[in-house]
Amino acid sequence: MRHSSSIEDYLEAIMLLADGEEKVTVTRISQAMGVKKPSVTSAVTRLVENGLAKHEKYGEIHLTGQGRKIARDVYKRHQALKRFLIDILAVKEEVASEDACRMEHYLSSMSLERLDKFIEYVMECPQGKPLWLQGFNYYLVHGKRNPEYMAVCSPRCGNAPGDTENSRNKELD
Amino acid sequence: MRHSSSIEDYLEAIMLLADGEEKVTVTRISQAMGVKKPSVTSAVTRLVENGLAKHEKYGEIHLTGQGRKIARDVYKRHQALKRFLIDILAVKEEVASEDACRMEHYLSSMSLERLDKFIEYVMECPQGKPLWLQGFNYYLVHGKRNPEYMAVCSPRCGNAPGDTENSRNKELD
DNA sequence: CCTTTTTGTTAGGCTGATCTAACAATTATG
DNA sequence: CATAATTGTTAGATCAGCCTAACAAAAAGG
Repeated sequence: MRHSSSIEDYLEAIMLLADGEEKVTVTRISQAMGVKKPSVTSAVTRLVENGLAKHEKYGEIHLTGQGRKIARDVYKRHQALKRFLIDILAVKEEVASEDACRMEHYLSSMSLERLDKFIEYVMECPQGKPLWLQGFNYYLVHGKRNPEYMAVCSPRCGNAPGDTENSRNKELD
Repeated sequence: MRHSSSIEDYLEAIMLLADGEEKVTVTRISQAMGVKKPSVTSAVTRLVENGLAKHEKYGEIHLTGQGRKIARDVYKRHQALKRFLIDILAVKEEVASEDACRMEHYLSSMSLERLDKFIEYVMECPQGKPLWLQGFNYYLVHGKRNPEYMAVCSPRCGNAPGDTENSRNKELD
């Protein structure tokens, strides 16, 4: 079952507050999310109805296992999107965070998986920051390719080891 | 001013129908979007109220200049996201399209610009499909890096021409 | 041209998500 | 501990966006 982006936002905010060793209260959620307190009360009621949180009147709010799982998933998507925007597209952090906040609700698990692997592939390159990514930065700044990077783009004219004509993506779907 | 994702969806659908030389009617929009006709009538009313479309009773629906502009922007975001997912992350088309449909409403203009440039940089590499991307495909399939691709990852250990310690992203923000 | 079919609109209901205003419970403090 | 301040809830409104049912207008076809 899929939950609304609003619900996901509340779950995420509650998880982050709880992880920060904070007592999770209506007021704190309200401040963290920039909504009024009655909105929080009613949202929390919705969470409870959906089995995603526990809340006794005037007491603290806690996520259930299910709620926590969803919150973690949302947060994973948030982080993946944000890292991609910042580390690869060189979008400035503030904008990246806002975009991630909005898009985090809509990335499928398949795309998330691929995005995670892509970031890992790029950023954990055992030989440092990939040259092609530096080349992309150059391209962003100067509006054209730097021939010195291009030399490395595809030395064998696109034929890579073991990559025959149509091997691309064949085993992926 | 920002419009809701629902409004953007209607604009996009109307534009695509119109581009397809079709008469844009309530019924066609309804079919194209998978919503009932009264929903379309009321959505179109909202479009008209916002100056995004024209519609005389029982007649055809046309976008205004403003409406068309927004529709085009949405569609650009859609295409950029979809191309990225398919061509770079190797997500299968069906999933990519769905993801793009949902995320297209939430990508900032800054991120779109960067994403477009990134795709251009990668896909229009003058020497063919970049080796590193082929390496990523290998990584997806086999779960590990192919040493033959790695040799090309960053030959000079991360020091690229003219790339001194902190030049990264400096001129970008 | 009259009737049937298709198309479009109106009316009215529901849900999620927000808000303000007013009130109730809890906590802090002199 | 009594009162003030803070915190939380309730009540009630609004809005977008969808739906179904019923009706009205337009188009098609004998």
